[in-house]
Amino acid sequence: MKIPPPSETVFHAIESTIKEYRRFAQQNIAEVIPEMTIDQGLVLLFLNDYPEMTQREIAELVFKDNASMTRMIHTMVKKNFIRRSLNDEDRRRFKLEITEKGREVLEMLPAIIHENRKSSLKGISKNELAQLQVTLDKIRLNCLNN
Amino acid sequence: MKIPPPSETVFHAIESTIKEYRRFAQQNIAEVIPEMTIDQGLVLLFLNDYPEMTQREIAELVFKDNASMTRMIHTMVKKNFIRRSLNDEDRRRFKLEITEKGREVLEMLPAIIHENRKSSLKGISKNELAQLQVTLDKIRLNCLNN
DNA sequence: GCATATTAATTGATATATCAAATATATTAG
DNA sequence: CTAATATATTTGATATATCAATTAATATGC
Repeated sequence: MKIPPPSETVFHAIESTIKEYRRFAQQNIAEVIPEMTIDQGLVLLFLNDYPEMTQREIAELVFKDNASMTRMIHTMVKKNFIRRSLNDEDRRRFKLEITEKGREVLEMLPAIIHENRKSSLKGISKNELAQLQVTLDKIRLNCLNN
Repeated sequence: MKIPPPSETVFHAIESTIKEYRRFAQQNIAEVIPEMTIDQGLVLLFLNDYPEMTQREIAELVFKDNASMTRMIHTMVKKNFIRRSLNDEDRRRFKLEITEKGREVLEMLPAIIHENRKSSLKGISKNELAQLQVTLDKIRLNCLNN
């Protein structure tokens, strides 16, 4: 059985698109905030909007798994974007607080992210985007149910 | 400026779809060939079809960067799927040969990959897939040119 | 109330990604 | 030919992904 090269499959298209977007977005963020990654940026934004979230809930929102989130939080604490303290109501959880430095970053992030999204979607109609979501969802569900 | 949560963006849809597909495909491969990853499988298939390829060329085909490819080749050698030897025509390059064990794996791979692709694209028309490719390509190009 | 189950987070092992710098070899311009 | 340039691969540093096992705390069934 002959397999078409990945370059001809939708999977390759999906993967290369998201990689290119991540590279592009990362570069634009790094220009302004050198030591911040896209994923860390998203986590920061969410912590700001939902300060009470547990690591698990944030992980789910930004589509990471728990183990990855634990490690991301560690590096974000090490870089002094956030602070972690015990949560007395439920001692399995932690309180995650944004530091002063984290707040400064938060001032700049939304504009960059907005611009990234906007310029990478240039020339694509609302309809087309909606259709994209629909098709991707079909694929995702096919994979989930197997 | 308020940023929509990633769960509402196409980027999230793209990323979660490819992640779900990878998880699904990996699981199906691991059932038959426990110590093989999807990416290693693709590399093996390509080496088989194009035995003369350099690491760089294979990297490009499977959409990896050189550094990642170097490391993938190392682990594939360690797992005894391929063998590496010097290339006398150009001593910067290496010759990559598939081992007996690699050949056995190659017997099984195409059927699994084919089935993975087929079942994850169930219920999606040719037209829809083509449209998906077109839209993704627009996004990818937007990112590339910035 | 205690045994059992569930939940939150962590850890270890392994694989991969990305950037930048380094190494080794080959090619080319003058 | 030789100096400069280009190419193939590697390496180091850092970040992330995934699975499985573990720890610690809380919730629940009986």
